[in-house]
Amino acid sequence: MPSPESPSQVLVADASSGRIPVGETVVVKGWVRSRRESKAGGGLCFVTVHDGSCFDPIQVVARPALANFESEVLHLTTGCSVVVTGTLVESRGKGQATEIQADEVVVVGWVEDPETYPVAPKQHSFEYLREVAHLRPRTNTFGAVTRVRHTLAMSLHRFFDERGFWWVHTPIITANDAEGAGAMFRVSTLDVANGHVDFAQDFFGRETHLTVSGQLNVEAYCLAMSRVYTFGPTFRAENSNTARHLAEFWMVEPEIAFADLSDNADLAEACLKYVVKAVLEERGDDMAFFAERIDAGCIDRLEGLVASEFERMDYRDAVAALTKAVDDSVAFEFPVEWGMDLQSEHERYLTEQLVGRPVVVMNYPKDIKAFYMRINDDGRTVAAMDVLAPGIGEIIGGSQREERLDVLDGRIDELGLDRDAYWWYRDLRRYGTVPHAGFGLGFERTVAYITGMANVRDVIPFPRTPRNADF
RNA sequence: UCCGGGGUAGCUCAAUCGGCAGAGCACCGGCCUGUUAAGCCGUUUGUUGUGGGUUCGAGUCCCACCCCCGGAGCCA
Repeated sequence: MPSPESPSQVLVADASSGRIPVGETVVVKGWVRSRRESKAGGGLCFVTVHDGSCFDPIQVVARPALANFESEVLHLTTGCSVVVTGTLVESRGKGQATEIQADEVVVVGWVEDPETYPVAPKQHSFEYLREVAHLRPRTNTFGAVTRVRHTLAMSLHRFFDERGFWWVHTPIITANDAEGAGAMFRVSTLDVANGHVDFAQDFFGRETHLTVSGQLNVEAYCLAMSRVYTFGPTFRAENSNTARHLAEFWMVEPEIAFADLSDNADLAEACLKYVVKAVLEERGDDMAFFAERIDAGCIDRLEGLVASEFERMDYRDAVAALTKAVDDSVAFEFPVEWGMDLQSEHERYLTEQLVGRPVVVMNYPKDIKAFYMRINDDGRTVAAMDVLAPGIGEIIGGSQREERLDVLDGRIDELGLDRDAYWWYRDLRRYGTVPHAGFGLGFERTVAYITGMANVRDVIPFPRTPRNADF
């Protein structure tokens, strides 16, 4: 697509996709991925250039007639930035349909010391690449992850937009002091060097933290706008060191009015299927790479998810199935009994062994769930649900919310929470309350699930984890 | 935080019983070739995570600490 700055500039994606006709003069701007030489036909040099627009780089063919062939082109190394002007032609070699016969190669930026350039054209471990997070987007894998992540985000917005949802920007800084979703990061402008802290003197005149969920706030908008969702960063100060946890991550939280748990599960299933389908359709080149190099079964798994019905399973039945598994001598580390929370091993068994596709487990014991979840008629379970996916475990957690003020107050008291702290949340039950429900979808977990990447630290640009906030 | 594994060249790793610290890749040079994870030959590359201890001698054994990875917990 021509830009005003440079009339013939094209993206690599356009040049290699057939959108630009062969014979056109084009300008490509990007970074060198590799260079190869051949002495054939008087000598020539193949330079592959990527600009992030698609998975495959484009091959530039440079000939000795170029003014800077000896002095510069032959010295290009991985990572150099270049502007190439030339003719788009059908490739004479295998491996690509089209390539650029270069009329001019301008080197914009050299790699200062090729020997120590951190991203060599070879396989690196993901652990190592985390140490060079500013350069890892130049690799195949992280370019692909970045594009899939983008497509997933865009398709989520599209899914909700098409269904009449409003995107609500809930606050990052919160004074909700007991959201019940884990340890929080404090936000303060006070100098705490002397130990004693008087929050009345702090910036907001009270103790504040980074949000652990936009749910409570978005409920207020739900009870006015009917269908709403949040999509933004979330912060947890837990000392979690796993492939599934980040201190800063992104979460999608839809909330629907006049809806129950079943509506909620329907929404979750439709949402996951929609976005997975979108990635399969729009990022075929990147998904082919993930299937080839990262996770051979990822495309089959996704196509299966789109085609199949999610299994709905009551918590009671999940426990029964697990008990039966124990009887059939499946070995679990943790005992199975009604009232327990499902352990990772139990979730994996249900979704991977028993069912082989995503499972929605519903109606958990109230004692292991949050205060805002709606008490069922049996008085001992709540209308909560978890969506479990093979390979990643819990990918969605949600519930119908308690809309009855007296019942909500009872739960707040029962758990030793302070009613006054939830004054505005309780107001929503005093003024035109309605049944409503919602869920949280972990964005990074979803990207990991789709791509087959094993660690959420490798599907977010600059991961924040305990002892790591570099970059 | 708990359990387990690990930290050696720019990267990926090896190093026997405690006995001269090595290979592949990358980089650089040469040869070959419409090449494409190219191939062949050659050069260069070290505070063995940090601090202490044992020993004639420590990458290797002992102690402490730091960091990383995997699993668990917490959860999305």
